[in-house]
This record gives sequence, C-alpha cells and structure tokens, in this order.
Amino acid sequence: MIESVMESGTIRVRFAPSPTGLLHVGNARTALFNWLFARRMGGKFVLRIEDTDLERSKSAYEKKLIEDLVWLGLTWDEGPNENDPGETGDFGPYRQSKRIDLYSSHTAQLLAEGKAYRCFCSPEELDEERRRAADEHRPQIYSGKCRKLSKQEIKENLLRGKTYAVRLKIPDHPIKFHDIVRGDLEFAADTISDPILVRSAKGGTAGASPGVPVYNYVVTVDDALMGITHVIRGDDHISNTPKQVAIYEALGWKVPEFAHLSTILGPDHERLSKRHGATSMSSFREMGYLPEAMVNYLSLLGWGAEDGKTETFTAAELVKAFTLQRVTTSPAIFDFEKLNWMNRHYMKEAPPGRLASLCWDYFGGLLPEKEEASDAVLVWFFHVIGLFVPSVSHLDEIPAKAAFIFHMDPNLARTDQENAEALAAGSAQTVLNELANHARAHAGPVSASDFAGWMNQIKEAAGVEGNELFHPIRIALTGTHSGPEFEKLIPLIEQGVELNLGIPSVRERLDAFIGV
RNA sequence: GGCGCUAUCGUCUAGGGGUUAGGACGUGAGAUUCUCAAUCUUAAAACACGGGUUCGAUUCCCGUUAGCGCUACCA
Repeated sequence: MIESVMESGTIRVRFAPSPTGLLHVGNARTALFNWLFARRMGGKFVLRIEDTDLERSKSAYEKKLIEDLVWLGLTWDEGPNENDPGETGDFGPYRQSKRIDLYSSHTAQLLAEGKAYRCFCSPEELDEERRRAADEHRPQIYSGKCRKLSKQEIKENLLRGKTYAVRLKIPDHPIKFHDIVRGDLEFAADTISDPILVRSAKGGTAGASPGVPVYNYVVTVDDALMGITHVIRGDDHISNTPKQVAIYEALGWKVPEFAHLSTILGPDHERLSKRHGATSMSSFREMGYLPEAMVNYLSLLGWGAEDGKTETFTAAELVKAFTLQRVTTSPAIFDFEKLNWMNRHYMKEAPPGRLASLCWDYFGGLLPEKEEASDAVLVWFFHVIGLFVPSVSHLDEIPAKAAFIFHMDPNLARTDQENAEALAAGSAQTVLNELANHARAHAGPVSASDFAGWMNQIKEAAGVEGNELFHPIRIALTGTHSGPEFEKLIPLIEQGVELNLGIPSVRERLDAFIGV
C-alpha cells in the first residue's frame, strides 16, 4: 500500500499536532503551509492527532483544534471527523493513541536484522556518560556500549530480567537529506546518538520489547505507513531529522522530502508565547479577527509573492501562488500591527451583515437575543456596525466605541479632560444655548437635515465655525468630541429610539446635557 | 560545552556579481473631513562585521559576532 501511494506520485502531507493546548500561531502557520501545498499540488492533506502523551493530551483540546482548523478553512482529506468521533481515510487510525500496536513488528524486524539493539544501560550510566562528554567538550552522544554486547551477554541480561530499551544503530556514514526550503543538509555520524526507539521495559526472552515507542520512531513509522511524501514542519525538528532518516533507511523505506519552516518569534525575539498577548487562533477569533485576515497574514510569515509586491490574497489566490521554493529561511517576528491592518482590510470588504452577526454577542444586554430581533433591529444594527468598523482593528473594540449610542452620562461628558477644554471656550456656551433653543422649538424626531439646518443657523448666530462650533455640539450629543459624522449618526439614534431599544433620543440627550 | 539553522529599512519581505536596493505594516508631513477613523499624496528608513574570489561584491566562499533551535527512555 505504501509503495503504491509512493509510486502513484500523489503528494501527501500531514499536520500532526498534539492536543495538549490551543492551536497557536506557529502551528497554525505550519498547518496552513501544509494545506496550501497539498491544494496547490492536488495532493492530500492528512490530519493526525499525536495524543500519545496521555497525561497532557485532552480531548477538549482536540475538539478545539479541529474547530480552529475549520475556522481557518484548512479542511483535511483524511483524519478525525469534524463532527463525530469517527475518522475518514484509508490510512487510519489517525489518532496516535490508537496506533500503539503498529510499531512492535517493525521493532522486531530491526532487531532481527541487527539494525537495532537492546540497550541495558541505566539512566545513571547514561547521565554519567553525558556528564563526562560535556567535561571533555565532546558531543553528548551515547557511547554505543550495548552495541557490542555478545549474544551470550544479551541472553544473560534477559534471563536476569534486566530492563532494556531498543536503540537504532546509526550508520557510520554522514546522514544527508534534502530540505526544500534550505537545500541539502548533512550531519556527521559521530554527532548523532543512537536514538532510543522503544523505552525501557522488562522484556521477555523472546520477541520485541514491550516498551512504549518514542516520538521520533512513532512519527517516522506513522509518516511512512500513511504514505506521507512531504514533511512540512517547524525547524525545531531539523535536529531530529537525521535520526528519522536513519529509521526510514533501516526499514528500507523511501525517505520523504522535508521542508522546515522557520520559527515565529515575538517582538522581543523570544519564541512567541502567551506572554506576548493573544497567540492562539481561538483568542484571535474571540477578539473578532476574520479568518481570511488571519490566513493571509500567516501566509506572509515566511513566504512572499513572486512579484514581491502583492500582500493581500484570498485563500484561493494563495493556493494558486504558493510554492515551497519561495518559503524563507530566517525566523519571522509576529507583527500585531500588520495583522491589525490586514484585519481592517478584510473588515472593509466583508458584508455588513456578516460583521453585524459576528458582533452581536459583544453587545450582550443592550440588544435582544439575535433570534428574537426584528428585521428592523437587524438592519439598524448593520448600520451601527458599519459606522464604527472603520475605526477599529478588530470587532470586539466596537462596543466601547458605540457605547454612547446606548447611553450617555452628561456629568462624565462635562468633566472629561478633553471635553472640558472644548467647553471652556468662550463661544461654547453661546453655541449650546442656541442648540437648546432649536431643540426646544422642535417637536418629534430630529432628521439629519433638521440637524444640518440647526447647525447652519447656530453657526451664523454664534459667529463660529469649525471645531468651536462642532465640538460642543458633539459633546452635548454623544459625550465625546470624536466619532462618526452627524449626518449618519443622527438618523441612527432616532431610529434606535423608534425601535424601542431604550436608547436616548436626540432631544433627551440635549435635555440631559444643557436642559431643554 | 557539542551539533545545527539564520542574518536586506523598527517589522514582514522582493531582489541578486554592476540596481536611484523594490513593495507592505508602522512612523513623520501634507490633502480631505466638524472631530476621530477611513481615504489619497508624500518623506525618512536597510544589505551585521572582517577577510577572500572578482575589473567589480549587498549578492559567491571562509571566518567573527549575534539571535534562535536541538542536545531526554518529552512531543
């Protein structure tokens, strides 16, 4: 089966996260590049859950992980199903915890062929070896002591019930492999320790070790058995790769192509972590970032368009443009500002209805339940959101910006530092008196043109214009000296009043502030 | 300590033996708008250092330095 897949030329890649936490920026970018490569090449994208670390793995994280991948639009062809505990694909199981029986036959084979051996060394002995190597400025690699054990010695150890681990014999020639991103990589044999394949356990006198296989062994066997042709992953795995290559070769399997992606760092050049703020996909989603902005931004971390200029790509455009050859080698710093810019870009393009429904929950308590809201309320809310979107980087900032629509505190408006300055101007009181007169003389809701008319008359009567005119009025009406233009704002306020959303009318606002 | 990866504006990057070293974010200035945001125009801003190779290196090679990763019977 493996051979047939390899020979068919179908490209198969995998994303193999362990469900020990949320999907963060680095892993999301790895998933994205795998996905892009698979889609671009017409290959298969496999999701494999590496949940062998039972202590840290949680099914809740697996669920969240799947949610986040779906949110980003990185759909997989094989792997755990999105909505049920089942799996899709012919190369399963796709959860590593269900695969633990698959490795022992290969271990037995390696042992039988003399490509692996039993290592009876104790942790203490190994520690001692390492310590000595460090003292002598040598690479800290295993001495290979147990390689030389005679059959007789092994038998005796087994008979005495000594525990042993299984180690691979690293061949004594340099290990080379090709990395699509970095070119040919080569590691000298004497810098690579014989890797443990299977952890120590009390073995029987026959058969393979009953111990638990280690990560490097497991991924290699899994990748091979799943017919993975291209391993695209973080560059923290470069040092693991020669060991894995040796495993492929010992088992007589074709070595896949590798592509090691550079690390994503925080602004302080440290590895990106929670310390730097939001880094998980779910937190970005909660903050109201759009998935297409996230995908686009992530794609630019370690990759660039061929023309050297294009920055914005839809997912489809990315699939068309993406090549591993253009992936960059140096580490990239995650720039929240540029992500924000990207999100603003996509918010401008998004239909207001979509943004409004994403925002609804941010306005908890101020609006009816979305399901119970009338069409008129929905439309009104679309407009409110549309009014504030240009002034925010992500959707969850909107409620604070829009708060004055729902309620206004005249005392706060008066005492706010910057407001106080504007109100202290000599003309401010005149302007406000004039405004009060107009409001007094007006019955019913105020239209945008009513208000524009007032403005013109106040301008003449008070003999002021510009900030001196508009600042006091804006403060009287909204409690702040900055915000959306009156022409759009006034109708929205009066409509909101009519919809019984409990928001103060133009007249009520002015009354509270200046007494009408 | 050992092994490895990396090095172009503050950041993401394009480029590549001879270029005014290009674009984007951010920043400054200007325009527009009642304000803020948005928008438009515009400016400043980079080839880490030292040796080679070469007529010529930012580009190729070597070294230094710095950053990062790995160095587990973790994944």
